[in-house]
This record gives sequence, structure tokens and C-alpha cells, in this order.
Amino acid sequence: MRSAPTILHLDMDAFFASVEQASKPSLRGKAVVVGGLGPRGVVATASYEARVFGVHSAMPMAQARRLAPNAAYLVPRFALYRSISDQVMRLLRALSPLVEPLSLDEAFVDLEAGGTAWDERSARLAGAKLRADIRAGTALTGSVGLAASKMLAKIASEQAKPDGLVLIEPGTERALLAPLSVRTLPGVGPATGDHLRRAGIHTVEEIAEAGEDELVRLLGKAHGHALFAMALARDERPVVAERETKSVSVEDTYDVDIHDRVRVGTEVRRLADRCVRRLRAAGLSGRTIVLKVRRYDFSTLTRSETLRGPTDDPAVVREAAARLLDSVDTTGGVRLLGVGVSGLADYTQEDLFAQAAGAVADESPQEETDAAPAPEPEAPAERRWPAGHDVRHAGHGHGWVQGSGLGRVTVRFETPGSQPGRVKTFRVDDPALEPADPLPLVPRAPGEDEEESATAGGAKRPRNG
DNA sequence: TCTGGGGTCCTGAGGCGA
DNA sequence: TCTGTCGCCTCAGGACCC
Repeated sequence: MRSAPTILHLDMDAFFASVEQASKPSLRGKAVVVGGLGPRGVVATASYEARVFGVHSAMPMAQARRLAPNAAYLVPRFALYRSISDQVMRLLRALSPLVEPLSLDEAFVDLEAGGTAWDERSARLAGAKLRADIRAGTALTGSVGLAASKMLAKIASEQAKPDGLVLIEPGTERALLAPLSVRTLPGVGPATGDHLRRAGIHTVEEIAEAGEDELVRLLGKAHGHALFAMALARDERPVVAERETKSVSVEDTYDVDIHDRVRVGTEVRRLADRCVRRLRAAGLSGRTIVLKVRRYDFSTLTRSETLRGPTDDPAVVREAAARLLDSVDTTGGVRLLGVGVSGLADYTQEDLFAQAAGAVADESPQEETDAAPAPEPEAPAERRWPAGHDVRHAGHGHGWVQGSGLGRVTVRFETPGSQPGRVKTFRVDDPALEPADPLPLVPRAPGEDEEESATAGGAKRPRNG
């Protein structure tokens, strides 16, 4: 482990919920819950105001509603979050070329590699400036942890939340870790935590005392060795800027269990097509097709098949997924289906032929280019107004959907820079009302280029080679 | 009204070829 | 030719993360 605390971990505070609060003045200071609103939805992020009621990530939405009935419940707007995330990641890359994003709202930065920091003082300055820049550029807060390793930097940012900065001084690491719960260490979740607890191990110090052999005996080789090292504050993992994608998958949980075998087959084909579109968009192909089925009782099984060579041919993936489905008993109903592809490659000889054939096929109408479910002939598509999404009204200007139902949609008219706005209700088919793009959270400075929002979400990640 | 979606990594069993 | 072993691959499941 290096000696200077020059690994930075950034964690945006309650990211999705904070973005919604920044974009909707009437929600600032209020309990906001972002997540799936269907009967089987779960919480993606809860604002700190909602956490007071006990609402937290991964909690079933129904439970959240019981705990915080007056909170605002919104569906996630990933395109917006991604564009803001890109903005934040650009600030990180200005500090160092070694930036390792973990998700939309988290990343490690190796400040030393960027020449930005080399000791405690310079690291602290860099962290403070970063937080100020994020606030100025996005109106959001992020917490920063600084330490000599990734694990410790992450623990530091956890302690800094919300809206803070914590630096773990070299030499204090062991003492700091000792009294913490085993669950603090990365890789210790509910199952491992229970396992350790049953062995009488509750704190990081007790992990260190147990000894490496005992941990390997309890948890297996890889996990045991890794955990023992972490407990001694030993973590040599480097910050890795480019990570290869290992698999691509899509899955859907259905509001109601599917019992009809024919419908299950249709859904699997649809998922296979969606998966292939994602695969192709990333310029990848893969050899192993994976089918995932979660049954009515929440038991989950996977079936996989490895092909002779990589493919990105929708027909091949569809057929493989269908074969895999043949080996699965779905009586009783399924609540989730998924299709994935792993064993990825950039391209292959077979791919080149497949693509050549595809190029001809693509000349003909659609095939698998459309994400929409098979067209259902009845009813012209009714306009949908997802909660939280932006809209524009010809007479009242920019606003967002507060709720809809019974042929009505309720809109609050406000913008990130305005005072909390008024609420009005319209018919869902009101021609004056139309969906709108989100507005920037911070007004753009004159002359600032527009390119950033235009490229949001469109970037492809290069693979090695 | 119980439990999303997209990933990564590890383990263990079994097949198979050298 | 038979047998044991080793390493690699495939497959399924579990745990974990955000």
C-alpha cells in the first residue's frame, strides 16, 4: 500500500433523489423516493428526508409507501442521471487519467497518477476543490473519501456522507478499522456477515484475530485470504480506468406471474432480441447464452449453453434461449425472465459473415430493430405520463408530472431555477401538453457548448486491443 | 402489495483430453 | 492398452455491489 492518502473515492449523495430535488424546487427538503412504481417495484434511492422514515435502497416500494406515505414517488430518469454523471466524471478525469467509475454516482481516482496530489495536504485540497466544482456545475453534493487504498477511501467517503470529506491519515488505518462491523468491509454482505457472526466474529479486529487459516476454512480460499488482508488494512488493488465488459443481459420482472407457457416463450424471444440489440450497440458478440428464470416462489435458476463461436445474431440467440427454456419447468408461474450473453469478443470471423448477411437482411423491413412488444392491434397507443417526467404546456410552460390516472394528469409548473410552482390538472389527451427534455440543473453559462448534453449516454466504451 | 436490473466474482461438480 | 492425474472447460448456483 502506498503511504500517502492519494486514492480518492467520490460518492454522490442520494444521487437519483438529489437530481430530482435539484430539478424540482417543490421537492427540496422533502422526502423523495425514486424507484419502480409497479406492484413489484423496489426503491432505487431515497432522499435523506425519506431515510428518516426508515426508507432505504432495495426496499420494496410497497413497504416504503407504508413508512413514508407522504413522500414523492418518482420513476428513475436514467438518461438524465447519466448525463449528469458524465459531467461529474469529466471533473474527475481532469484530476487524473486513472478514474475507475463504479456506477453512475461513484468512482475511484488515483490522484498521485494524475500528479494532482502527493501528500495529505494536496489530497485534501484536491478533494475540497472537486466538491466545490461538482456543486457549482451540477447543484449537487458529493462526499469524498481520501486514503492510501481503495477500500479505505470508500470507507472514508461513507463516513463523510452526506456532503463531507474525510481523510484517513496514514498510520491510523488499523485502529480505525478495528472496532467497525465486519459488514463495513467490501465483500461482506448478509450471508457472509451471518456466517462470521455464527463463528463469533463481529468486528474487523476479530477478523484479524481469527487468523487467515480460520477465515479460509470458514469462507473459502479467495474470500478468506481477501478478507483477512482487508482486516489488516492491506489492499493493493490499483485504480483501473478501463474495464472490459464481461457479459450483457436484460431481464424483466412481471407485475403478475406468467403461467402461460406460450407467453413465456414469447417473452424469452423478446428478451433475446433486446439483449442482442444491446450487444450490437456495444460492438460485441458472445459465445455463451444464459437464460434466467425466477419462479413464483422466488427460486431462481439459470441455464446456459456455449456455442462453438461468438454470435450477435438475434436468431441464434433466440433459438438458444428457446432450447434452454425447454429444460425449465415453469408450472406454477414465473415472475422474472432474463436473457444474457457472456464469453464476449469484439468480433469474430463468424460475425463478419453474420454481419454481411445481416446487412442484406437489414434492407428489408424491421426484423428485430424495434424494442416494442409485438404490436397489439386494439387501442391506439394512449399517451403515458410517468411520474416525475418533464412536460411542456403551450400555455403554462415547463413542468413535471406529479401524477396521473382516471384520464387526468397533474402537472407542477416549475424549473430548476424557479420558485416552487403551481399545480394544474389536464386531460391525458390535452393537445397543449407534450413530453419535454429535462432542463439543466444549473443554468448554462453564455457560450458554453451544448455538446455535452447531446452526447449524454451515447458513448461506447472501448475494449482493450 | 415482499423482494428491480445490470453487473462481477467465486465455488464445486462433472466431462474430457493429454 | 489401461489407469490415474492434472488442467481446462462448462454449467449451475450463490453472494455481493450499486
